[in-house]
Amino acid sequence: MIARVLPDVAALERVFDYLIPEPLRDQVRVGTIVRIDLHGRRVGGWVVEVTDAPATDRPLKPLAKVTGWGPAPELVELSSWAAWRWAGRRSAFLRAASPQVAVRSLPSATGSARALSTRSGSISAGDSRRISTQNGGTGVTVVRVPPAADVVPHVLDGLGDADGLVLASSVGAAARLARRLRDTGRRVALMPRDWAMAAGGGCTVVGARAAAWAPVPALGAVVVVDEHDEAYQEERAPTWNARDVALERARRADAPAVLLSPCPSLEALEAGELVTLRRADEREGWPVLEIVDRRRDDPTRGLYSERLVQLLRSERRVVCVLNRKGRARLLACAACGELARCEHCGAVVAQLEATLVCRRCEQERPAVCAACGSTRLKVLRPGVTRVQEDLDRLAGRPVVVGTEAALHREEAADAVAFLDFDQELLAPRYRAGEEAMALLARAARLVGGRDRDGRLLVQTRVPRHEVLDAVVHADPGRLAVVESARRAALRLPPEAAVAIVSGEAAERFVFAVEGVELLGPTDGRWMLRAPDHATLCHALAAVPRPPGRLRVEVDPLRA
DNA sequence: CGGACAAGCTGA
DNA sequence: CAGCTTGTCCGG
Repeated sequence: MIARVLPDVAALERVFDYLIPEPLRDQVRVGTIVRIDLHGRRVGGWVVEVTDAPATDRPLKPLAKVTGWGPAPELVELSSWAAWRWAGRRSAFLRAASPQVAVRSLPSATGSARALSTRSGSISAGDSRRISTQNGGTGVTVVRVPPAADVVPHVLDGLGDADGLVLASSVGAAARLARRLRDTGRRVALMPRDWAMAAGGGCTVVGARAAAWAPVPALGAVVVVDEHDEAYQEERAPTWNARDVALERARRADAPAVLLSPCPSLEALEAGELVTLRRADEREGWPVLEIVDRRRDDPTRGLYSERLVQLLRSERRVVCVLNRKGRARLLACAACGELARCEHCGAVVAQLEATLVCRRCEQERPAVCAACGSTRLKVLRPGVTRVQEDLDRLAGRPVVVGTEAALHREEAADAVAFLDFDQELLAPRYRAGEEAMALLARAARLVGGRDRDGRLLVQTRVPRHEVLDAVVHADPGRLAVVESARRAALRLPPEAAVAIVSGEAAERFVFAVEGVELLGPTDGRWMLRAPDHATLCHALAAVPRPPGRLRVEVDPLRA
């Protein structure tokens, strides 16, 4: 018998045949992780096929060693699909589907999740208004769960009695969710720690992005919590998305998939049938949004509206958010009025700590006016550090001020105030609206819903923006309608499938791709656009990789 | 990727 | 021409 092995060697997308030594025969199957002698060195790899017909006439070497269990055959197959879908290497996906340490044996499943599961936490059928008729069958359901509502009943509902895969948007969220699910009596494997347990079967498998590749022997359900979260997308190429991998797994296993989100992505709405809660229930799950219209405010008040200061002086625990790091993003000399710019390249400099740092070339210099030598610089655009000092003074007590990372760091608050929300609403990124919505949902989770008197405050000059309108009405559908039409008009995802190609070999590569639209280059990046993923991915796959650095981002978060 | 080997460059 | 760098090829 012969093992066809894909080596775990970057830039080597070929399989090689090896003899399976007799004593190893019962340990080697599709997915098994092995070590092989290749071209004078010993490397790891995956068995991707077991055959008796070698693909070469040359004498075969034997496998050097069996390392242990690897991805199940269906995940080996899925890795080929993912390599096509995100124009990447199979090994990148097989690595994600492999245990972090060698697994020599699998624990036997001590009863299935089914036997141990209880349905006590499940929501009753009447709680949600099903727009579609599907229930428990196969297919994709998108459930819009408001931010302050508990997702666990919806997760249990999505899992039913099956062994399922549950994805959460961060490692911490996955660990918390695993604990909650264990409390309901289910047997739960938390990835990546419990890889072997998951592979043994009979449990619910929970994890973050990489867990989309977790072993689930009898996959009966897939649930993705906070499906809109950009953390599900791998930033490095191949830029695969865990939600999309999970959906494809569900489709192949003929298992139902449930996507949960307070603000479903347009991609999710396209993939499945939307289910919403009763209007009153969804409304309860969003906090009150207070819009501070700054269009007529005195510009000298800067970021500090009367209403903000009033809120900070109240007894409420307020978290202020400003996505500008450091002390100042723009400064001018207090003596001569000259803008603080880089002596090297002329771009504006920011003040992160003591020194001035160029935002383009990262050159550093002391905080002194280059024109007149004055050390007095005034802040035209403050960053969080400076705002913190100002607000402490205005509030007469310490105030929590941070970038959006503060929303992940803080446990709870009575109110979240976005000091300059226009920066989010009007960001020059095609997903800015959805990202701003996700930010408000995140903040909403911190402060709770109307029942807890949670409050969001945004300072803006676009008070009628559809994102704000959607949150005011606790109806994310209002944004989806507008956003969907805009994407269609601009032919951006999910209306079209696009890929961004960059790197020294980009030009050679994009001109070899046929049958798709080519735009650019902008800043050395090209955009390839096609009506759908099938067209785009087939076109990309038809072109051999030229030598040199090449980065292909399919479904870029920033186009 | 990284080892093997060939071709090119340098200095005595 | 030894000793080194750089480039190209290829793996079972």
